[in-house]
Amino acid sequence: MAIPLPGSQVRGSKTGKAIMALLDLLGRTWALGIIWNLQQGPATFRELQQRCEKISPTLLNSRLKELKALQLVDMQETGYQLTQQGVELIAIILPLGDWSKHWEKQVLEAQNV
Amino acid sequence: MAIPLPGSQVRGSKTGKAIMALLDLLGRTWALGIIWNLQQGPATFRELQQRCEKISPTLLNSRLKELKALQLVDMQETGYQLTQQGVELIAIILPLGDWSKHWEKQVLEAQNV
DNA sequence: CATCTCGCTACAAATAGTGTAGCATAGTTT
DNA sequence: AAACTATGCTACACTATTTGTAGCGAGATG
Repeated sequence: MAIPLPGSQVRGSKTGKAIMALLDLLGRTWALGIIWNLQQGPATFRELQQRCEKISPTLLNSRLKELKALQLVDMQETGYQLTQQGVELIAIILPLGDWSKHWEKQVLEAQNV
Repeated sequence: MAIPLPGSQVRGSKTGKAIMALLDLLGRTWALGIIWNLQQGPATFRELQQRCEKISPTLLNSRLKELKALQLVDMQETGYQLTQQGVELIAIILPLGDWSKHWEKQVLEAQNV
C-alpha cells in the first residue's frame, strides 16, 4: 500500500489535501493503535507488538515504515518512539480517551433499554 | 466485521476498554473519512458516496451500519447526519485539519533536502 | 560454540474492500 | 397508467490487505 504522502493523491481524495493524507494514514488498520501505545514511551519492536496485543509482525512493520516516512515515529537506541510531530498529533487526539468513556456509557445504556 | 462495541473484545484489545473500541472503529477504512465529510452537513447515501469520491456502496453501507449502531451517525429526512455524539467527536478531531497543513510542510521539506 | 534476544521477512490462509450492475421502492412527469 | 427518475442498498466476482506461524541473520552473553 502506497504511503499517503500529503500533496499526492491518496485513498479517498484526488485533491491531495493534507488532511486527506492524514485521514488515510490514520484510517489504516492499527495506525492509531500504534501511536496510542507509543504514548507510554519508547518500545522495542517486540515490546510494541505486545502492547498491541494481537498485531502481526508483518503489519506492524509496514505501519512503522509508513509512520517513519511521515515523520510521526522514529527509531532510536531506546526503540521506536514518537517524533516531535507524533507528540503533537497525539496531543490532539488524547482527549478521545476521556470522551470514549462517556460515549461508552451512552452506548451501553441504549443497548439495555 | 463485528461492530466494535465498547465493553467487549475488539481488534487489538481483550480488555474491552472504550478507547480501544473507539480506535478500532475509527481505524477502519473510511470511518474517519465519512465522519469528516459529514461535517459539511447531512447527506443522502448517494451524496455521501460522492463526497467520499471513491468509496464503494458496499463499504459505505457497512461503515454506516457501524456508525449508526455506535450512535455517531443517524438517518433523518435530510439524510445521514452526525448525532449529538458524532458532533462531540468531530469537535475533538477538528484541529487535525490545521495541524495537517503544518505537518505537510515539514514532510515535504524533508523530501526535498 | 551454544544460547539469547533482537528486528524483521516469508508465505499461505483468512478477511476486508472494490467496482459494476442492478433491484425494489417512491415520487414525478407525460 | 405507463414511463421516467432518483433513492437506499444488495449481489457478486475480483483484488488487496491482514493474520498467524515459522524462522532467518546479526549482535550480545557466557
